[in-house]
Amino acid sequence: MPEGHTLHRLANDVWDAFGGRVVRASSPQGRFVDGAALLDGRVLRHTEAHGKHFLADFEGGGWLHIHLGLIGKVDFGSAPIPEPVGQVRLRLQNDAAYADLRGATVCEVLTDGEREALIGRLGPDPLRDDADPDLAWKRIQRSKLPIGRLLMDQEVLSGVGNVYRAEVLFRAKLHPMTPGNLVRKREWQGMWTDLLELMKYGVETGRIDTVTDDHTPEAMGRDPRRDDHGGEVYVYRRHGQHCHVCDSVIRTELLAGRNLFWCPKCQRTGQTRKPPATPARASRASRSTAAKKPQVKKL
DNA sequence: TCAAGATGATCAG
DNA sequence: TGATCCTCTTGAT
Repeated sequence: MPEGHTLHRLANDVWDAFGGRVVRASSPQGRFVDGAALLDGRVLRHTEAHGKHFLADFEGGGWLHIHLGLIGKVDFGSAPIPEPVGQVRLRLQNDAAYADLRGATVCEVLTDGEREALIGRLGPDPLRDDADPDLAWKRIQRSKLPIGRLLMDQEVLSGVGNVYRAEVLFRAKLHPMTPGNLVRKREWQGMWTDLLELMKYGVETGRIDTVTDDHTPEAMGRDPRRDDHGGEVYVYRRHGQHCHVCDSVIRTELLAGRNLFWCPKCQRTGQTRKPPATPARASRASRSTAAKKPQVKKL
């Protein structure tokens, strides 16, 4: 289930299984036959992720580009290689391993120029060393759209999906409907740093855990969460349940066609905020937010 | 057995 | 903003 960390993990896993060697490519489902033929029998030179996009360079064949969309998935396995089951769009394999792609929104082969154009459209990805958070800040600062929407816009920021959006806003104590131009720079810098930490943890573990040590199931004596993303969170898909911090009931609403979740007490409402009148006022406000910023749960 | 829903994105209106 | 595509899982019937 894909947010940016999933794609960075995918880039690592594909490289570990197939990197530097000849790869066999096929499309058992039949919808990527021509593309698979371009890649088949070539050496995998490089893999990378930019936001939610996976790219793999096949020597002389071009760039394999995958976007998993909402439901796309890659399953890995080792020899003996079984027959494909279900709608396998693309199978990569060698003698020792295979990877099956299902349900992706995009599976195509790009030229160098097309890859450059794709990357050029994306906002900075917190998981990439070359990312510049100021590029995202410039767009947020100029926009009156809700911050909850801007964080999901891949041209503003790439790799953040619905879970990280909901959780990073909770941890920043910022209401998702706050207009971008009312977000303070220190708040944005705090969210970027937080995303970096949360998403790196996601790449390492494959889980999205956002609660601090004080709010783990063990610390609170509650049942651990059981669902498909597997992590412990504050607000994502917890509507109707009580906030781990203040006990208010978590709310949900559709924003731009996606489910938004927030705590009405912990996260300040956007409508009541005003732009900082003086630098001193902004500075006081950001000091108090920074001091309360929770840490990533250490396992 | 079937419908709904899901961590996404695009396109038409 | 709503419709659409992609596939699989879950829960209701």
